[in-house]
Amino acid sequence: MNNQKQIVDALRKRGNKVTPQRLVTIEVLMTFREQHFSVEELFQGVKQRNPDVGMSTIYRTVQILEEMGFITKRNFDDGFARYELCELDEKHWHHHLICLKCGKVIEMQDDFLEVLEKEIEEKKEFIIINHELKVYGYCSDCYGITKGEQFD
Amino acid sequence: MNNQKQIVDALRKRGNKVTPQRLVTIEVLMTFREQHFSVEELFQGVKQRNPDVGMSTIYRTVQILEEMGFITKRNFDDGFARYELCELDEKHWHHHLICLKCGKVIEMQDDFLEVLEKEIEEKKEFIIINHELKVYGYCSDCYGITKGEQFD
DNA sequence: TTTTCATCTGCAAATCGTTTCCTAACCACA
DNA sequence: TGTGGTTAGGAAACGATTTGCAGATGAAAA
Repeated sequence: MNNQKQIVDALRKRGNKVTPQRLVTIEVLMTFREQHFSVEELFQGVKQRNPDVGMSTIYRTVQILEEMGFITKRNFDDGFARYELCELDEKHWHHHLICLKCGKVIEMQDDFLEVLEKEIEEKKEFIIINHELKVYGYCSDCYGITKGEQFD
Repeated sequence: MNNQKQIVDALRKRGNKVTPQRLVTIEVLMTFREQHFSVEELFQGVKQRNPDVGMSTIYRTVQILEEMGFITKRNFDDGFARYELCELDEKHWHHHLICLKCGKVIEMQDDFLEVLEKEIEEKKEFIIINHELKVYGYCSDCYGITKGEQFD
């Protein structure tokens, strides 16, 4: 679980400056724990606390934080990049169940894929760093609604 | 395994017109079997056979073919949408191993996830239509090269 | 502290893949 | 063959993200 101080220290260690704009950005970031936020959403949150921060500053900060590994880019095909905080104690990334009807994203923790990973590393001569599983379908809410309709 | 005739018939059945431009596009599509092609690449192939076809026509055709389920959109974070032909006899989509160094995409057929799917459908009350697994890491070529380097 | 300088910032402009507008051309069913 | 809705091409619009620039500012050294 990363905290603000940890990120700030890492920034300095990397030779980056810790500016008020970045501090606010990191602050807001912390309130987005467990969420998939877009740069625009982050920008809105930052602007509430400091209206003078520019959009490109947010983009640049997000880029740095991703390089540093504090956030990860996700793509849910909704038109813009989304990010989420990386939790340090997370051994493997969680999976996402994405509803094709309402777009809801349900998270799911599961180490089930470890067996598959071993298989891949052996069979394919591939060193695995990370993986991402997206499961598309219909959530319980939408299944009720669409019952009887044709899904495809 | 879809063939050209199958797509053409489906187009007409859907109320779409079968134009020379679309015929060429589908022809080129067939040569891209097993590949992850971008719209730009498809456009280049089409232009070789008919230089007068416009880019927007390709975009529109691709959109229709995706709606019809003949091709699927993929995202490999290289800046543009990529597509691949859907093989009808494929029960479940294959997975992709993506090399973080050279960007190579290795395909992998595996029904391993069926067990996981059952688990998800029960535990999460979620009707699964499809899934997508991306595994990031280093391919055998790049592992040799990067040996000794720090991966992250 | 003051100096120093590479890093940052905000803004506007540029990018670039993709979509949309518009009008003429065209496919397909009767 | 006629008729009408679909399609084509080209240019312009879009929209998220990136970049160029000139001045401001952290922070390490003096």
